Amino acid sequence: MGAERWSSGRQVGQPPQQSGSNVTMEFKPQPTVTLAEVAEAAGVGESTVSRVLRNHGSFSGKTRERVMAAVERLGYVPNRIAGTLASTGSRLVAFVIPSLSNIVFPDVLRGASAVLEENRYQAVFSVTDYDPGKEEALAAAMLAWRPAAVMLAGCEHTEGTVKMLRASGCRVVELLDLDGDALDIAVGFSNRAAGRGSAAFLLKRGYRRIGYVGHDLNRDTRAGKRFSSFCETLGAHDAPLVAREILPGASSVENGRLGLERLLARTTDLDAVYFSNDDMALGGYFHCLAEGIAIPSKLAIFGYNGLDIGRATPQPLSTIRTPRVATGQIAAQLVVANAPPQAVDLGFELIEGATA
Amino acid sequence: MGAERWSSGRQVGQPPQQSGSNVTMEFKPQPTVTLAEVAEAAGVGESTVSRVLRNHGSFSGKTRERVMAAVERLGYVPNRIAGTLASTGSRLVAFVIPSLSNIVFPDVLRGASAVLEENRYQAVFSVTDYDPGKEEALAAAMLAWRPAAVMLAGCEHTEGTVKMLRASGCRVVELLDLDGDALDIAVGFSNRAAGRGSAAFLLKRGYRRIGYVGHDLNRDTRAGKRFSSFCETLGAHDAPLVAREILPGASSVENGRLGLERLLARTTDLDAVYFSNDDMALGGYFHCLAEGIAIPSKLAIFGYNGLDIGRATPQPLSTIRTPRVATGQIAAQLVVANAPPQAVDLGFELIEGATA
DNA sequence: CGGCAAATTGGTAGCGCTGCCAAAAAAACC
DNA sequence: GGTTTTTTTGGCAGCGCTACCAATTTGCCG
Repeated sequence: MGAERWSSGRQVGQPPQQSGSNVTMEFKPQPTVTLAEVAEAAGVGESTVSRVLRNHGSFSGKTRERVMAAVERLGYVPNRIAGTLASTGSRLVAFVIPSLSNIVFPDVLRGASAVLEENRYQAVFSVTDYDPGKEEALAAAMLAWRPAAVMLAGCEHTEGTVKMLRASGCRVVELLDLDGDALDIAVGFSNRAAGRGSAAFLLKRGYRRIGYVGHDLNRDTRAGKRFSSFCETLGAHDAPLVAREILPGASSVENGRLGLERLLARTTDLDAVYFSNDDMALGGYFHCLAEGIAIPSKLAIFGYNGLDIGRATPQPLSTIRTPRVATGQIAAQLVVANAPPQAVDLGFELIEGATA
Repeated sequence: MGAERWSSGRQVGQPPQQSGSNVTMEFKPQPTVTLAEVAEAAGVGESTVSRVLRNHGSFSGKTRERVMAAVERLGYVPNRIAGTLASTGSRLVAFVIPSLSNIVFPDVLRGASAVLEENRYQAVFSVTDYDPGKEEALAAAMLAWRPAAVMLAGCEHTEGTVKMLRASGCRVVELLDLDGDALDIAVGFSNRAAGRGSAAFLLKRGYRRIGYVGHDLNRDTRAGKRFSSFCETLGAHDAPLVAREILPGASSVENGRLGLERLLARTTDLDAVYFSNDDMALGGYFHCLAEGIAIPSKLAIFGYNGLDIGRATPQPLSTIRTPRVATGQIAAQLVVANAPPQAVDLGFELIEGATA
């Protein structure tokens, strides 16, 4: 396996002139058209233009046409910055998420953004890298935009973050974790229940010597909750966890593969392994395929998340499917509707699959 | 394979009172602290507070302390809406992307957001679903926020979109496609070169009866460019494409599997298949594993994107690795630096792998 | 056609902040 | 000590829009 680098021939950092035939020189800040100019052009008052554009209040059909014609003619684009400042309440929704590599969060954003766009809200986001301190700083930065709502992952936050959010007066939505007290709205499911359910399933299937392969749990508290509940359930059924392998860094296929390899190297008689995530589990699955370890007869594999790819492998992955897109959708709907504080449990689904 | 639904026991849509012990009633719009109040509290003028907070202009150390103390005491959070309106140029960067399911875009966002956050810019996004009309509408909505830059995928846009962007006076960055004229800045690589490179590689390896499995190309114009250049190159070497299977809908593992199954059902003697994407290719790979089709001796598989998972499969996937995160990073850096118009070619890397 | 209610419209005061300018204070100099 | 510089400060006019209110027009009825 080798690698070869290609580039289409154009240079990096070439001078502007070479970059295409129709480069416009956009260094002069173009004179932006304002609402006042539209009003003047249409021969009506400013407030009339504002009313027509927002379709709010009353105006005659004739006026409407005149205004729209002027808007068209001048290429007017309303300035929402000014609009938001003048009115009360922005139509911004701020997402402060731990990561974009973990498919969970793009999925949540996807669900949310569809709903938000329909309702003419704007999504703003920033990425914390699972760092609570960074979460606090980024949340503060987001609040400066006076969003209608702030959406965060989980319900563990620094004191400062909580205080700030409480004081902000904007809606707060905590996503994907119901195991804790919610500040305002919470949408998701119980990670503890997911951990318990996974353990119960493996036990029901008759596995007794169970191991675990996971990624850095200090940062991903939700994975930590699943793991600890998983272990408790095993313990309660006299089949305590036999071994574990925790890898530094993020959840990934490569880490799953490596983790299982290491775990098996030092533990001989495991009959099942629980992974912190589906990508880790897939790594484990590939390891078994490559090493000729029969699944599930010789070793069972169980994941978490219910990625699509796990359904297309030769043996479908046994896992728990989480309602990621729905979490985003519901969260957005509640915000748009300005719903009262509440916790919404969307549950999860255990996929039996064929690997456990 | 079965499924079972779980929920942790809490109800959906339960009344607010039950949703936690420390629910705050946030229906009274809290009186927000303003800069004027901070000034009053600190016993200085408004502009002094503004200067201290932005660390801009000059002020004495003593004043600085007084202001910061007042800020702390009142819990002041600056209002960027007002700040942006008053000053020139926002620190917003707008992303108008086709999808969040296709990992490409979260990767680009990831690269960009890291750079933007360092420079105190805010990322705003919306999702077009590969619909040019929606792109136009969403781009218009974004321009209303007067962003410092708009980032779009590819260089094919409606006339209206182009006109609007040109007139907006804000920076425009076109991502992931260099095969066309750029409006302003373009960052990415040549999809045509990628298609050609893939074909050349397969030909060099000695494959002559080559097929294609792809997703809906009308929507994903970049995949379409790769495909047409791929075909041209094959044709130029007297080994024209033998068969193709195009599946409606998005690129996915399941579609890849299904597509290869169908292709093989009606074409007997293929020796290699090019897939529109790595996830499609992985689907094909899994199909072969499940059906006992030897790879690459009986059938070679070649993908596109260089997903991490393709490196952890029993046989690493032969594919082209694209600089997705770097595209986002560079794009953001150019915007932050207010660089002149240019096209930046980041190239791509051909991963030989073991499936072709 | 007068008279009153309803539908339209325009004027204007902010929204909270920044940028400019001039005033005041401090520092430097002869 | 009296200037001249330099640094630090406050005042205030907008940024572009919306919300409120008052003025105007229109519609409708007897």
